[in-house]
Amino acid sequence: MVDIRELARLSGVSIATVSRALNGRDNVRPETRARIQHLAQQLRYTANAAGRALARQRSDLIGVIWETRYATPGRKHAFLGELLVSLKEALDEAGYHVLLVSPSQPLPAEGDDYLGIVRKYNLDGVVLMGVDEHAPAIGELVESTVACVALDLVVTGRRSTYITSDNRAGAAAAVRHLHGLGHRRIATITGPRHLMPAKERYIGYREELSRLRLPLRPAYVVEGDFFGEGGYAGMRRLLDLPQRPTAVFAAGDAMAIGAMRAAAMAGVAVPGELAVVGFDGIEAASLIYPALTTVAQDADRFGTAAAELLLRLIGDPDARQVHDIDLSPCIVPIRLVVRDSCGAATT
Amino acid sequence: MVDIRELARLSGVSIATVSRALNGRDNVRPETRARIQHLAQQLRYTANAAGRALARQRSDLIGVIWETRYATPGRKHAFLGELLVSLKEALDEAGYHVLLVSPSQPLPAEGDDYLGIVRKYNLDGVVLMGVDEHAPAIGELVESTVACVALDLVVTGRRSTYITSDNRAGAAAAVRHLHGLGHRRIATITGPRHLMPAKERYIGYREELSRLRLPLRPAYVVEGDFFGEGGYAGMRRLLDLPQRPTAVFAAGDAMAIGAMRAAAMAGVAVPGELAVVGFDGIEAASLIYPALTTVAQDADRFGTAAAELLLRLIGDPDARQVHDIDLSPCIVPIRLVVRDSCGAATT
DNA sequence: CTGAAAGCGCTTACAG
DNA sequence: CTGAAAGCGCTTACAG
Repeated sequence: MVDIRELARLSGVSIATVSRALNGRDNVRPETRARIQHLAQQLRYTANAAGRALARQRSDLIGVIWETRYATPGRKHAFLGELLVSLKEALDEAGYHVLLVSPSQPLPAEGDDYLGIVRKYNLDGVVLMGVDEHAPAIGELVESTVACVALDLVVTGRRSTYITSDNRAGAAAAVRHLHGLGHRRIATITGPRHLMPAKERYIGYREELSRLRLPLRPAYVVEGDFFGEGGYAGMRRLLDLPQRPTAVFAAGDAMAIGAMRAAAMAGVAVPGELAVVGFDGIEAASLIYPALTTVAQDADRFGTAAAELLLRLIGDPDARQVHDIDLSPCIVPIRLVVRDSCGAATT
Repeated sequence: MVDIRELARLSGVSIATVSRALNGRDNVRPETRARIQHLAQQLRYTANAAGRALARQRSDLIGVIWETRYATPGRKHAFLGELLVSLKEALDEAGYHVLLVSPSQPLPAEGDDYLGIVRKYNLDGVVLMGVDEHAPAIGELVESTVACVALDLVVTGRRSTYITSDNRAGAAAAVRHLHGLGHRRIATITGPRHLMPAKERYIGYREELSRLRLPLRPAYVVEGDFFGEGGYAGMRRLLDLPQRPTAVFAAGDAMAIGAMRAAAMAGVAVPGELAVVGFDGIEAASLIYPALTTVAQDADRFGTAAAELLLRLIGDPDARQVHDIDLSPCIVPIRLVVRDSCGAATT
């Protein structure tokens, strides 16, 4: 492997000139630059990252802290995996690479030192995903001057902000869709109350109900767990009601599918006797029969927006300006995907 | 942030001693070491990664080349995402961090320089995932002396090997399960012929058939695409046969679910009139109704095994020894998950 | 057991 | 426009 010294020797210049030529400094004679560039390409020279990082005091590295200890194994990772892909692609395009730095110690994690990792690797910025609201280690990070974007987690700091799908608007769209089909008795199966997306989706449901001048019936609101089991159990309770809902908005696709199973087992036809809308847009939603109408989150756009936001934070020289920058992309639009699980109201 | 010089000053020793003490060298007086360690912890000193990498000529970094340009967007990522999580956890435990280095240029990718990235970052090893067999850029990497493990992709080189689920045994287990239920007319919907997992699963199907002294009927072998659409189309063809199969082994869950939809739309009851087994163990398999019996790949174990294998390659001083080391974990065991989509044969 | 010094591969003022 | 030199933060022979 050729290093800068070798390249300098072969180009007949000093290493300083090589560095300047390759880094696009303007104070290099065009012919010199061309010659060096040509040679560099031919020899496939790339500046060593460690040397570069040391000299420039920055790494061109973005840390992604993907906390996998809180999520139930095998859950939620699908969406985050998708998201990571698009995040990485957007960051790559801006010349950054992604360092995956998830703490791996067992969970009573006093050793989690996100900020320490940032310093150790001279990270230019950090993305938090899958991190619990109560994770103790994030406080220090958010209070620091490190550029940081959290996904689906409310944090704000000097150079920290967050990004989330438009959960509220998504839930409202679901309710509106059902209303448009003639449904008036619309129930919801929510996520666990303490999670932000669950809260937001419920608020969206409630607000749209009131906008449509529909009553909010306590019996039509059951708490689920974002998993199939919770959807199943929630639907069972709704089916046992003296006056059943004609439509259900489940705040997650897994719950929606669980609800559909409960309906099927009770002999209630979907979409014939019951309309179901989910949320998330997981793969299963399009595979099942009948295919699930759902409010789809856009992992691609989410990741791209997160990258953009982070780059803006990094690029912003003044730490205090975080509130001034355009935060519009923090709310990622969602999309109602209409499939087969909703029919017109008959009752 | 305190650096090694500061720490040395406060400890009253030279930076050389600090380095030795913290890196566990044996030639340090116990009291000196204790004092330094204590102070380091208190001041939360961590050696700067760039300085360390430069001096040691290694980075403690593993590159994960996650090729996302070949896969249809939104497909296959779920499993790889899961896998990445467990891979990363296993690597973390061994003291490595993961650098995500997926090439992001548009696909006619002459610029893909995996080896260049390895040199640039002094990567200690590389994992290839989602990479197409025909990707031009991997040849050079595999021929080099870089430790490299490919996932679900057959490569071998001086320090390169691959790891895959036991596709053959999985397919055989599926067929055996159906046979045990009394089925004798067992069809299969395969994946695209050119993909290794598709090939292997088909071989497993064929071999088990012959082991059970069941005929291989060409009409019972239809090629799919690993997606729901292919499963649907394949099932349609099987349903139109003069003598229908009583059971279908679909070489992927998405295809299996597509097949179930085709059956449902044709009024053929699953599991009553038709048994279906899938492969992969995606989330949807457990969510749908009836729940899908499937041959589940173990993402967790897959990732852990890949990490182990890579660490062994890295640790092996002699490049030629790659064929001598124990390669048993290269084949990750699979597991038949019996659910509701298979009943006893009636015809 | 410890320290002074060289060196890892770069970038960037500073001179010229 | 270019080069010599200092320095980024470490580790590791080499002396002692």
